[in-house]
Amino acid sequence: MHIYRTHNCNELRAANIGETVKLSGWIHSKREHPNALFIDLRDHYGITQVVVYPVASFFESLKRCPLESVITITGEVLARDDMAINKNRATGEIELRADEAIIENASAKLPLPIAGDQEYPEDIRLRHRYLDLRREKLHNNIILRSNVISSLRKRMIDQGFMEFQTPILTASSPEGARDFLVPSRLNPGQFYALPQAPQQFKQLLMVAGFDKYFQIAPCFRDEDARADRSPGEFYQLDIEMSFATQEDVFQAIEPVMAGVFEEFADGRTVETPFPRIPYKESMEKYGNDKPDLRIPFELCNVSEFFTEEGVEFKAFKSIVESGGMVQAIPAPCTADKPRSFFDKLNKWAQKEMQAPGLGYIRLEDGENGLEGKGPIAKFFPQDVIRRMAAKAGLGAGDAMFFSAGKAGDAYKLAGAARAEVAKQLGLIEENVFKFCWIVDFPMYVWDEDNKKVDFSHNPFSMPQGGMDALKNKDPLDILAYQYDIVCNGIELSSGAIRNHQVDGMYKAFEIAGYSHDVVDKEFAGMINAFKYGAPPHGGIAPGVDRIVMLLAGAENIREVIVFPMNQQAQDLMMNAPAEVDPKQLRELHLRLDLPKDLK
RNA sequence: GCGGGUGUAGCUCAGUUGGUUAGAGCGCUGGCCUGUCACGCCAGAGGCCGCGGGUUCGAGUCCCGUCACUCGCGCCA
Repeated sequence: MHIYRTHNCNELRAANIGETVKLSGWIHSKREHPNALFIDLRDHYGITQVVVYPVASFFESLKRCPLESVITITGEVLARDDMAINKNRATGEIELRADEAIIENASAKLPLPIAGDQEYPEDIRLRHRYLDLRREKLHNNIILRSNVISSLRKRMIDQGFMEFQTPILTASSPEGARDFLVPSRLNPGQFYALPQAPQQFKQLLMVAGFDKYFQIAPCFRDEDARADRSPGEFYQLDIEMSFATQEDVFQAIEPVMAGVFEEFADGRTVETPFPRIPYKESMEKYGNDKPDLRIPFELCNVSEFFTEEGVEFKAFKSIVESGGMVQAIPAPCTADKPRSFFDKLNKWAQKEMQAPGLGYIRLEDGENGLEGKGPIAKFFPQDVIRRMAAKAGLGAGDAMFFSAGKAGDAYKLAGAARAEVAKQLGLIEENVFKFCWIVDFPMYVWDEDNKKVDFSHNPFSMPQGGMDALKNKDPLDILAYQYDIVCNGIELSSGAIRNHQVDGMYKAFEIAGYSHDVVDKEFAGMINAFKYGAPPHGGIAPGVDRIVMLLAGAENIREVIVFPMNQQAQDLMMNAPAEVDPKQLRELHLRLDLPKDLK
């Protein structure tokens, strides 16, 4: 007999009654009775009840053995009396009588309980991640993650994609997020950077003729955390394909995404095909480029009404007159909401969005038809309110909030307010995954801080109209073959058809202020490669952690990462980051120059 | 870097307008209970009320500062 087990803890059934078997696992719970001690023995697979009778020599030691100790039990599989069958458990028809017992490793006092689904402080959970991972919910999330990744791999391989590993120690890139740097011992004063994504490598694989590449790729960006953004590192399903148009990428990837979501939907629906929304339309209707299509209402531009004669709302009027805009955020069916509902949203805008506030008008049936009510309604002639409501598709019993400012600010507040209003009103559709493609991103944006034109997304993207557009159009009017996949308001991936011509690359970078020499230096690998026959190519990179997060229904990305860091990018379990031995610093030719308060 | 929230027993939480000895559940220890499976019953141990100042006759409670965790803003081609 194997020294640890003949079966796992989710294997024994009525058919095994009478067999002598061995199980190993953790003590999940204990119930002590005068005639018997019951132990729920748990492993990765499930739970089996062990019964220990007082005649056993080890009765006392098992009785005192703490929860979460690892034990090995040998004994006979017994049938349970009809009355004692536990129908909630796969192994509930039987139990294992302990004839021999070994305590493999007794547990110390637990910093957090394993059984049950109570919530616990995250720092304790992270410090003792190995314990938290024993708990059912997290354990299942991680199993789901593994299954999702297998499924993604299979779907890609079935389509003829090949998986390659790309370097982790690579060169810093001047674009994008802050890099993580690694000092070079052999090259004093020089640094590697961890890849923010294998962007250039995957394009070089296309130049190398591999045609279809994918990788479950680790990506490193030194940026601050969010609920849906793990600090430091995350994984992408990185994809690139040669001789592909934007449409080819969509045809290849949409079935992978829809398929994997359907596979693990567990009763939730996935709507296909994914609607395609131009970036500009998304900003206008949803206030951002990651719309949550589960929300059943859209924003409405009402700027035109604020300059009409008779409208006395000076603050917004002057904003519109100086080139700004006003977005209306519908709040349907709010007739029965108390004043506090509106106050609360106003406070939310001030606190969370650091906005001046969120004005609103309530719409009611009055003597002469639709009437506007609320603190700012008096600044508007009633016919303006009626026309404004009509444009926003609202009627009696509804309300509308207003977001005003420069286009960017107005959209931003309106988009966030749309989500907040929907949340407060319980109007977000449940049990559905609503995807969309966002297409036609602008190639460039105006960088107000540095007073220059900058890339809006990926500098390697192909501008729509190609070289002609780069040469002859206003850079801010050029669109790119650049696209995102969004699901339920979460940006899942972004991708693009790449600019594969050397001249086009130089020109595109020149517009963003990068000289020929700088491009040669910073993007040496790629620009050189493109001189030797680069195929047209494009790709995309869905975020694996976010896919799993959506499928797991997790509120927080750390719930789907095995060993995550906290918001301050610290690994509380491994104590990283940490100071290092001075000898290590000397080898790397580094000397510390810490801020005063840390010296 | 900035703003919000939280911090009371190993864990989850309650704690009134500032007023006796800071409570409950889970867990732990001991005892009881004829088969439990969220077992039940009795008893017990366990508290720098995050930390430091202040106001007050008196602070878990009010004020200031600080730390930790978290959510958001900035950041994220």
